[in-house]
Formats: sequence, C-alpha cells, structure tokens
Amino acid sequence: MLQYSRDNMAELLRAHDINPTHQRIEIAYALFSRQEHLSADQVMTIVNDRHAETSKATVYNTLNLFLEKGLIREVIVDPSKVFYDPNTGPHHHLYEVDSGQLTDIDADDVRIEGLPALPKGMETVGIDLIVRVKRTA
Amino acid sequence: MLQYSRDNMAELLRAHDINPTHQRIEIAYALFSRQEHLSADQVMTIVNDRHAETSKATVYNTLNLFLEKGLIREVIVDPSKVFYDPNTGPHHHLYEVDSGQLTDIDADDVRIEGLPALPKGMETVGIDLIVRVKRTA
DNA sequence: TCTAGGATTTGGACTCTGTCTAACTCCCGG
DNA sequence: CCGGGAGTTAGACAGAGTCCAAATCCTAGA
Repeated sequence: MLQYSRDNMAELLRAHDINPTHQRIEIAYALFSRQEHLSADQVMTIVNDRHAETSKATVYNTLNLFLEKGLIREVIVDPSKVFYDPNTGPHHHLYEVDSGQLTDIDADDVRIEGLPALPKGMETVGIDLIVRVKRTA
Repeated sequence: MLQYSRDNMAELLRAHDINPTHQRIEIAYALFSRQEHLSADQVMTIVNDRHAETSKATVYNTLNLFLEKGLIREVIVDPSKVFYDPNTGPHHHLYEVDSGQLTDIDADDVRIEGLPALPKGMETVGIDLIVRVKRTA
C-alpha cells in the first residue's frame, strides 16, 4: 500500500472483517496516513478537525474494534497514556519519559531468549517490551 | 532481612532516605511482608483493615515517594491496572489477561539482545518486559 | 517542659479517561 | 417505500488518581 487514501482504508477495513463506515474510515485514515502513535484523544481531535464530527463514544468503540480485529496495536506506557499503533509488525518501543515521545524499535535485531515455558493450557497473547529512557542530567 | 517487621521497615525507609512515619511504615509493611504485586487500592484496604486509617491521598503520595526513591517498582499492565512491586531486582512479568493474575519471571535466564544504542544524551530508566498470556480456548 | 515551624497527612473537591445507555440515524434488502 | 439491524450519538456515569487548603504531627531549640 504505497499511498494511503480513504479508498484504501475501506479495503483494509473490509479485509479485516470490519464494515467500513464513514467514521471508521476517517479514524483508520488518521492512524495510517501518519504512521504515528496516537492517543484516543488525538485521534478524536484529528478526525474532527476537518468537519467529520465523530463522537467520543465512536472513537473509543472504533479503536477497540480495530484492536480486536488486529488492525492496530495498543501501547500502554503509563496509566492514562495509552497509544494506538497502526504498525502491527513485530517491534518494540522506546519511551522518552520526560517528553512522552514514543518511538519504534525494530524487532528484527532484538532477540529475547530464555523466557520460561508457559504454564499448561496457556498461550501468548503478546510480548510488550518497553525501554524507558530519559535525558541524562 | 529474614523476617519483615515494622522495625525492619523503618530501617529500610531510612536507608532509602525516607522519613519513616507511621503511615509509611504500614504501607511498606503491607507491600514487603506479602511479597506480592498490589494495586494502590489493595494497599489502602490492607492498611486500613487493622485500624491505621490512612487516607487515599497518603497512599498515593507514599507509593509515588517509594517509587522515586527506588524502593518499589511500578508495573503497568493495563490503564487502570497498575501494580506496585516490592521486588526491585531484575525480573519481568507474566500477565494473565483474563484473571488479572500477575507473576514474576526471573530475569537470570532471560536475555534481551540487540537493542539499538540509545540516542546521545539519553540513559535507560528501566526495561519493562510483559508477556501477556491467556487460557487456550 | 513548652513552643514554633517544617514535614506530613487529610478530606473532599476535582480532573481525566474511558464506559454505558437509550435514543436516534443510517442504509440496505425486499 | 418500508422495516429492521448496524452504527452513531450526547450525555450521564464510573474509577483512578491529583490537588489544595486546613489540620496534625513531630522535633529542635529555648
């Protein structure tokens, strides 16, 4: 997908079993066109900046729907700082504590070894690795 | 420290540059005597169960103070599910999504390799690795 | 022992995210 | 054109955590 358009988004949504409504397309477009980590609040601001008028409830409904369907990923860096990440490929995160800046760490080079076997009847949902950094004093 | 007593706690606090008041001792004792991950709310319940009467504000103040001073560690598994962990040694966490159960993963065997060099003027505050699991369907 | 002052605690109001609900709108198949 | 299910909405609500000004608790010095 070279260029992100609203038409692309509709396809993408359908491919993930999501009925592409106006609001959903706008929200998907907001996330995917910028390849950034956005908070629910930021999504709402962006989507409503043009004219679309999407309610808070819909933003939350939609983000949770996208999560369920595996379209986006949730990054929890702080209670009350949850980001939604359009990049679902394997990668980790670097969190700059003071500024709140969140950047990706490509997972290709990172190896996590020696994790113990899971208890019987359990399966991994996801592995979240967050490196917290700050500016040296 | 073989046995956790309130006297021990006072020492521990002083060793971390914290003025050991009644409330702080009770809160430290709650966390360290059970070696468990507790939420702020659980701490409050435990501390007030005997008689101590400690206010919500104090519980939060104190937990944050302990955090700053490196006495305890914060584990954020979910927005609105923050745990405080008296174990500050190197270890990771296993989070059972459905039950909310949080258990330690000893870090001795776990190796995380290939993390990129930090940007200049940055230092690592901490590395949080959370493995999310669920019961297989 | 008494006292002043800084440190700590407190209740309660407040904020911030996110959820819930019941009504409303949209859109599609017949 | 109509009926009905899916989706959206405003606004009330909930829970976690913060803030603030007042009250309380030490403790060092007189």
